[in-house]
Amino acid sequence: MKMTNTKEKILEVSLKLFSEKSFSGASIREIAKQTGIRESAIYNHFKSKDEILNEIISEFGKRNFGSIILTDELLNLLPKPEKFFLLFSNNLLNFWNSENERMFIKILMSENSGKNNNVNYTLEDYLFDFEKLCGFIFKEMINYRLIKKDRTRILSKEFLSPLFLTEIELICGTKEKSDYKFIIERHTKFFWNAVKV
Amino acid sequence: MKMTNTKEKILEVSLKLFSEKSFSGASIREIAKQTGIRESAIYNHFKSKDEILNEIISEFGKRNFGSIILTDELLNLLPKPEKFFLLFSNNLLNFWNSENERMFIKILMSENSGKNNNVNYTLEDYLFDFEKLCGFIFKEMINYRLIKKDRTRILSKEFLSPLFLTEIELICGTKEKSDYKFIIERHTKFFWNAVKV
DNA sequence: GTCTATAAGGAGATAGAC
DNA sequence: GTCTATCTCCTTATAGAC
Repeated sequence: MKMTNTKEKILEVSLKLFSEKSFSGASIREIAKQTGIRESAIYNHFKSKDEILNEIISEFGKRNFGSIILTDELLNLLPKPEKFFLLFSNNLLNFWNSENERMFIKILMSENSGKNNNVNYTLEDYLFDFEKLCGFIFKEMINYRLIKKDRTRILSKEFLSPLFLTEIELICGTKEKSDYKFIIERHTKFFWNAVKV
Repeated sequence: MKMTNTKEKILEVSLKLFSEKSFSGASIREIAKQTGIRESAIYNHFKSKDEILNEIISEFGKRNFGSIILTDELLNLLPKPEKFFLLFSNNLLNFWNSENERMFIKILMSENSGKNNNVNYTLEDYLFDFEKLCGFIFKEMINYRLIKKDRTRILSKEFLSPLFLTEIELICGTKEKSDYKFIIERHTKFFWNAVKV
């Protein structure tokens, strides 16, 4: 399975370099170098540089992260929404802020022109995947009269946006993630006050 | 003043190309072509390609958009927060979604590595500028007992995040801006219910 | 499946005439 | 301040030996 390993290594290195330098800023030469092979060997695994990017994006795009974020511990808290929101927020930010996910988000942010691009999974799609996850949760909570009735799409947006923007600030800024626990707590409290019955 | 005109044209074309193709994806060659001069002539106005980017970012970064967004019409609504929030949201999204601003936001999104980069104004700084604007508003509203007392930083985040993320979705997605009026209305309502005394 | 060698062209930047 | 001409290096990608 030597081929598979090499291919995986190429994808891994490309993810890193594309996220650091953007797609056009990273070169096949450097990808090959850091993979430990020659440039020409890359073309045994991928037709072109574009194909590497497409494979990264479509691979990440078709994951199911629901099971990673909706842990058993979290789902057990469903009857206690305030606690649920706090752990949910933490799970989300820990997920987004993991090394691989940060790199993927960076790539989605820099390859941001879903129009000019032949990429078929954009940051909008990524956000929508999380909205669906939230939608499912809020629907349950509304059914059980745990929170006020409202459109799940709006609730998802209100809940997710401040969290995801916090992650974007972590990614884009120069500051350290000093007070992101604090932000999560305050956001959770604000949101809970807005939706509690 | 021919030089000034040419320099402005170079900046204008670069803004467009950097936002479309990212910094490394756009070439001096193409910038020159679309400006209507030769590549070498660019170097009469800028030392390097990096300098063009830096000038774009620092020029946009030091604007004061407060006066554009906080119109008289809007400030007159200060005593009526619900109406204020609605028009404020509209002003913000109209501003972000204007052609030049979209291009600038795209550039901030793709040149997202405030660490590796010699750029001194990041997306985080940009967002922080709007948080300051909001902070000023919310402080006034709290003083006049128009909304519940809370940290202005939290209020700003809660108010701005869903709006800015809507703009990001407009920029990154392939969908049309079909229902962004609707989103603004629902967000304003949600926020107002959360902060009203 | 990886290598060496090379093609073919694009990149940023400079020199010097006008 | 813009031009032509050119430098030097880097880019993606391919051909063919092993």
